[in-house]
Amino acid sequence: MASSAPSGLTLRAREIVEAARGLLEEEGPDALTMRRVAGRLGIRAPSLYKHLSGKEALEAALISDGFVELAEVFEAAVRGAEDPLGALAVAYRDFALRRPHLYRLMTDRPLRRDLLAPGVEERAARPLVEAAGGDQNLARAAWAFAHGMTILELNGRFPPAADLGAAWREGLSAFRRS
Amino acid sequence: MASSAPSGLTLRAREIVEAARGLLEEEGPDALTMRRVAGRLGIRAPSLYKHLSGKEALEAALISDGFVELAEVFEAAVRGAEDPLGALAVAYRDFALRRPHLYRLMTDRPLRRDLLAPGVEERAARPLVEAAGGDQNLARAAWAFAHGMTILELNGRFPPAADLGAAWREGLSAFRRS
DNA sequence: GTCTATATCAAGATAGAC
DNA sequence: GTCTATCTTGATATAGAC
Repeated sequence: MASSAPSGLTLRAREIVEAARGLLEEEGPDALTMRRVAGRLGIRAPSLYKHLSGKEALEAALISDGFVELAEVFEAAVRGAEDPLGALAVAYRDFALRRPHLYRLMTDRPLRRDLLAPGVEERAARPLVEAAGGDQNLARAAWAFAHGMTILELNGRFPPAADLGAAWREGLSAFRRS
Repeated sequence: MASSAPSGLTLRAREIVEAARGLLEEEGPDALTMRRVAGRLGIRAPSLYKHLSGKEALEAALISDGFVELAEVFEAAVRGAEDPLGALAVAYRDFALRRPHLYRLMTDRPLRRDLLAPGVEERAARPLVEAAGGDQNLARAAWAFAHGMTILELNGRFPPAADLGAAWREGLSAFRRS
C-alpha cells in the first residue's frame, strides 16, 4: 500500500534515494541526474517517476536525510559535553567536510520545506538553540558564523596558509562571552 | 590594439560585461547565457567569442567588477567611522541585498583567481583586516559571520519572524569584545 | 565585428506498451 | 515496475563566409 518507513517513502523510493546519495557524495551535484540515478539501480530514468514525483522530490528526500543525520550528530555531541557550543561547532564542521556535496545541497538555496519530512529541520536546530541558552538571536548568529566558516572553507575562499582552527576558536570564544 | 581600460578589457568587451550584469541583476543566474547576453546587444552569441574567451571569462569579469564595487563601498564606510566594524557590517549586508545575484556569483563557488583583475580581491579585503586591528583570525571569523548571515538571509533560511537586525548586533557585539 | 550553420551534449519529463 | 520512444528545451562553442 505504498507508503511506510520513518521517511514516508516506499521501499523502492528509499533505494532510489540511497543510490542518489551515493552518486552525490562520490561524484558531486552534476552527477545527480535522473539518468545516472536510474543507471545505478540498473533501470531507466522514466521508471523513477513511478516511485518519486521528480527531481525536486528526490533532492528533498536527500536533504531530509541530511537533517536527520545532522540532528543525530548534534545530539551525540552535546551529550555530556562540558562545552556544548564548542562541541557543536566541531560536529558541524566535521559533518560538512565529510559530506561536502550534501552539505551544499542542504544550504545552497532556498529550502522547499513543503517537500521535507516533517520536523527534521527543527530537530537539527534544537541542540544549538539549547546551547545558546534559548537565546534565538545568539543561536542564529552562531549558526551564521559556523555556516560561513564552513562554506567558505568548502569553496576554498580562505588563503591556503590560513589557520582555520584559529579562526574558529576566535569566533567561538567571542560567542561564548555572550 | 585590443586592450585598455582599468579593467583590462576592450571597449566592446566592457559593453558585453555590462549587458551581462544587467541580465544577471534583473533576471538571475539562469538568464546569464551567452545567447541572452548577445541578444541584449542585438547580436548573436558566437560574436561574443571575438571579444571574450568564453563564459568563464565573462563571469570572472563580473566578479572582478563586484570586488571593485565592494572595495569602494567598504572604503567609504570606514572613512571617519567611529565604529568601523559595525560600519563594514552594514555596508556588507547592504551590498549583498542590493545585488543578490552578483553576491552569490562572487561567493557561491571556488574563485578562479587566475581570471580576475589583479588585486581586486585583496583591495576589498583590506578594510576589514584593518578594522580587526590586523588580526587575520579575527578578520576571517568576522567575515565568516557576515557571509553566513548574508547568504542565509538571501537563501531565506531564517524564519520569517526572525529579527535579523538583532542577530547581527548579537554577533557584532561578540566580535567587538575580541 | 558579425553572421549562419552546425557540432556536441545533456537535461527533465511524459505516453503508452508490456 | 519497467521498458522504448520521444518531446522539449537548452546550453557552450567552433568553422568559415562576409
